[in-house]
Amino acid sequence: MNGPVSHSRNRTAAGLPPITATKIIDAAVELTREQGLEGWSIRQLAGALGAHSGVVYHHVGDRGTVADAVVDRVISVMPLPSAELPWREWFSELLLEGRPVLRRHRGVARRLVLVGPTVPSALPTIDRGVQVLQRAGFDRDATLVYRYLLNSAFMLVAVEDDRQDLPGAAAGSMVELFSAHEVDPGKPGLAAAREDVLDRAAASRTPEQIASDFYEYTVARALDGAAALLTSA
Amino acid sequence: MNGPVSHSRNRTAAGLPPITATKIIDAAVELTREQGLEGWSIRQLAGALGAHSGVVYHHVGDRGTVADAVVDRVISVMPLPSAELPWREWFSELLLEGRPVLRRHRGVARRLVLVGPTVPSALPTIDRGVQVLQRAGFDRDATLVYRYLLNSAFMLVAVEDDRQDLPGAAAGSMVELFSAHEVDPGKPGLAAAREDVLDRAAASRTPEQIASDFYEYTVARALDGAAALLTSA
DNA sequence: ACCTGAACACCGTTCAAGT
DNA sequence: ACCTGAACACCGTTCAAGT
Repeated sequence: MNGPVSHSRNRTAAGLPPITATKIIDAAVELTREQGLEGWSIRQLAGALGAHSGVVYHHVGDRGTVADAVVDRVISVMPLPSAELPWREWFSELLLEGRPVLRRHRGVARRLVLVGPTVPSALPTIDRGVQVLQRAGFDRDATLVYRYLLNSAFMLVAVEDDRQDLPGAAAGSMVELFSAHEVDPGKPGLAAAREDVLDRAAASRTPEQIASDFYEYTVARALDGAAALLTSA
Repeated sequence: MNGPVSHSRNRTAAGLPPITATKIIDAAVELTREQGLEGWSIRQLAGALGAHSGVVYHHVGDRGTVADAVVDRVISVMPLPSAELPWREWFSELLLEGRPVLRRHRGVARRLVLVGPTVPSALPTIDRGVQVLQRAGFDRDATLVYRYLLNSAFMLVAVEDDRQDLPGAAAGSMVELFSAHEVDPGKPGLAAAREDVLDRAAASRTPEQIASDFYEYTVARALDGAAALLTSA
């Protein structure tokens, strides 16, 4: 939309403040808030700063490097629950409070799950979370369970993000799919799925509410799955 | 690489077989096998058939439509476990045998999770899977549990796919991250994570083996999480 | 109806040249 | 060192024109 506005060859000569890596990442976070991590281009990012795309490469690096920096920023504002909480409450709080932070920055959850503990801001959370599990008696399984719980929850956030940007209109299309034609009476499983979708629509729950319900359900089941390790041992 | 080779304005005039939607999707599946669902362009797809990109739009549609057709094809060759199996075995088989099929077509798992039961080939699996859960006593929760189990497993396959295409060299970089510098002795949780990564490297397990182990672990935990619903009721 | 060939509006990335 | 401006090799999508 808006390109560089100065016609000088030098920003300082035009009385403009210099561009820094910090300012570039600030702008990238803002664009991510508006359009998601995959929703902006290097050119748009530079344009938002009144500069050319080359300066992004000069100060930060390629698209992947900028994206990692955005992820690091977002993760740094994630809540870090108190170490005194029991393990189940600790992870409930992290996963339930963490979701809105991630959802406000679409695409960050996906990249977080992908690059994992490469993100420096994630290290304090990993440290405390693994400790909480060790203390709860997960012992040698603590790191594995940690990865399992965070993956299960945040992968789902990633899917929610992607679904939102999908052109197919998401959940609405599923209502159509099932309400369009009567389901084969010889297929009771499908019939149940159909009823389910239509019930939710009839209860006039918004797509966000439906997604939120399923997220909470998923977190609860994942915690149950981890808890089973303690009772069996 | 290779564009259309005919200089005639008409394929039949040049003695070439006509292009059909089926052939286009055949080629798209093959390209997906080689480079993943996001690894080819409409131009490459048309080029593989010796045609221009316009013909893809003419016979099938835009990129999303072609991708959906590829997903449908791949899902149609997924295993459908016997309806006689107990619910845990039924889902174990589906999720464990389904993984290699999806992994051979990188990117399909991600889109499958995204569009869900919009894929016609998935309907028989949904029907039987929900029935198996109903019979096992999940009752009204059957469809919810079905979604939970398939999501949990196939989202992880999607992450494995994406990680493979990542330029960052994936798991190798995590070994470096942790072996590079001693971890702060005041952070026992991180120390455990570090040991974990180094142990796996020392056991000379390949990235594929590590991924496979974690997948099986995730499936087992998800099944445990579902099983907890039965015992508590 | 089927297909070509060109065009439009974009991408990420690189790099010589200017200050 | 910082930044410009142009270039390279791509994208997805559309569409008039040909047969």
